[in-house]
Formats: sequence, structure tokens, C-alpha cells
Amino acid sequence: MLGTGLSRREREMLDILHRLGKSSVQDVCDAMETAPSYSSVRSTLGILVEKGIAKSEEDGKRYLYFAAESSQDAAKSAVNKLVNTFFGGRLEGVVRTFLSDQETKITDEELDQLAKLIAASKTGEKA
Amino acid sequence: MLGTGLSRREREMLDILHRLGKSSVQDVCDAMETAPSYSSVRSTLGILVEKGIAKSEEDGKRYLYFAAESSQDAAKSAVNKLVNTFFGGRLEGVVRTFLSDQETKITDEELDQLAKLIAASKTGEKA
DNA sequence: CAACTTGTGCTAATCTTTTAGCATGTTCTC
DNA sequence: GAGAACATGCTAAAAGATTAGCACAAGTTG
Repeated sequence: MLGTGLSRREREMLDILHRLGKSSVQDVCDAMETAPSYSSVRSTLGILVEKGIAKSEEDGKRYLYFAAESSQDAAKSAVNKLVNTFFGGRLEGVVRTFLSDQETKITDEELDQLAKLIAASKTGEKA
Repeated sequence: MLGTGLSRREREMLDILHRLGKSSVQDVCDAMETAPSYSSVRSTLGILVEKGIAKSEEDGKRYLYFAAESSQDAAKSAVNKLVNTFFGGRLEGVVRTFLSDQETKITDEELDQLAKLIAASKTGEKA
């Protein structure tokens, strides 16, 4: 490893842990499109734990794995990185991109909630 | 390489290309917090080009590098991935996360634009 | 013009990651 | 209780990424 970067498989598995929450090795295998052997997944998860990036806890006879960093914190960094990499730091680009791609998948309720959130942010309230 | 995944440095450099647009080797070096040697950057960029992920063009005596995939397309996948990994597919989470972290960095104008964008999407117009 | 800078092409060593194997233990089922 | 299913610990080879070095070319400058 170097710096803060994760390797390809490490990143892949960590993302899965974020998405799924506490997961068994098998869960992680199942979540991978082209999973290597159970053995390999196990050892990469082990490496994540060694590095402190993931944690494990016993669940009966087996282990469950989960991301060490809170999902909130990880999400925050991920959002910032995305916004800066592709949208010059402006949130609007993200929203525009999502809406133009997913217009059919977002409901009017969701849009209303979004509008509220933005309105609230404007007046300085917490949403 | 395997599948669609990039290695750590490859990812790092590709992100830089997305952020900066056409860049010289030196530009990429400068954009890295802990850059390896010029030589190393050069060779990793070369690998990206070999893989077809980046392209290069001559600029006088030197080369400029840039991401092969359009920024729009790459942004679209990145947004989708983020939304799915951390927010269960819901855009609102992204917006909430950004606003709660960056409340001071977004202007009222930007919020207005955002509101417009959302209103437009609701009525089915293009924004 | 000599020295310096900045770039390239090519090469190769080192380090990291990725993968899978084997031995073993537990539980469940028949 | 024999066998299958599923888990672990430990090990190690193979594949891949990362890094840097050297030789060389062209432009700049003192």
C-alpha cells in the first residue's frame, strides 16, 4: 500500500461493505460481479482489517466484516471527491447529471423533498 | 489489470486528467500530493494510454494526455456509483451530505439554480 | 559553445496485490 | 457416525503495479 490509496480489490470490497453493511465473506463474494475464490476474498478482507480500514466481529462460528469508517464520513469524502473531480466543486453538476440520466427513476415526492432540503439550506436552517 | 478496475496510481492519474483536462506529464506530477518520479508518472500515463483509458496527442515536442471517455460519461458513472454505494440510489442523500458539509461554500444563487433545476425536472422539462 | 532544462524511448528491478491451496474444525443431515 | 457444507488459519506462488535509471534529442541561456 501507499498513502491512503486502496488497491483495486480492496476498493471494490470496501465499497461493497459500505453498500451492504455487515457482511460475511460469502456475502462479499456474492456481491462481486467477477469474484475470485472464496479464499482470495477472505484474504483481501483480512488485509483491509489489518490496515484498519475494515473491522470484523464474530458471529457465531464465522466473521462479519464492515467498514471501519462511518458510512457518513466515507460518504462525505466520496461526495467531495466526486464534486471536485468532475464538477469543479459545484453540486449542481451532480444533480443535473443524475436527473438527466435517471429522470424516470426519481419520483415527484423525492423531488419535493429535495426542493425542501434546498429551501431549508437557503434560509440557513438545518434540514 | 482485471475487468474495469484501475490500479491506485492509474485511478489517481485518471482523476487528475478528468479534473484538469489535457495535461502534460509535468502537470500531472504537480497535481499529485505525493508524486513519484517524473519517469514513473510518465510510464503510468503510458499504461493508461495503452489500455485505451487515456489518450495522448503531440503538442510541439511533448505530449498532452487526457481521458479517453468523455467527462460527461465518466461523470455519469461516477455519480451512479456514488449514489448506489452510499445512498441506496437516492439523490437526496448526496445533496444532504454536501449541504451539511459545505453549507458555507454554496451561494444562494447556486441554491436557486438548483431549485430551478429540480422544479424543471418535476414538470418533465429539460433543465 | 557549454551547461542546463525539459522532454522522450526503452529497460528492468522491486514491491504489492491477487490468487489459490491445503489442513483443519464445526455443524447439519441422512 | 459418515459425508457434505461452510467456515477458519496459514502458506506461498504468480501476476501486476510502481518505481526509477540510462541514453539521447532539442531548445534556452549565460
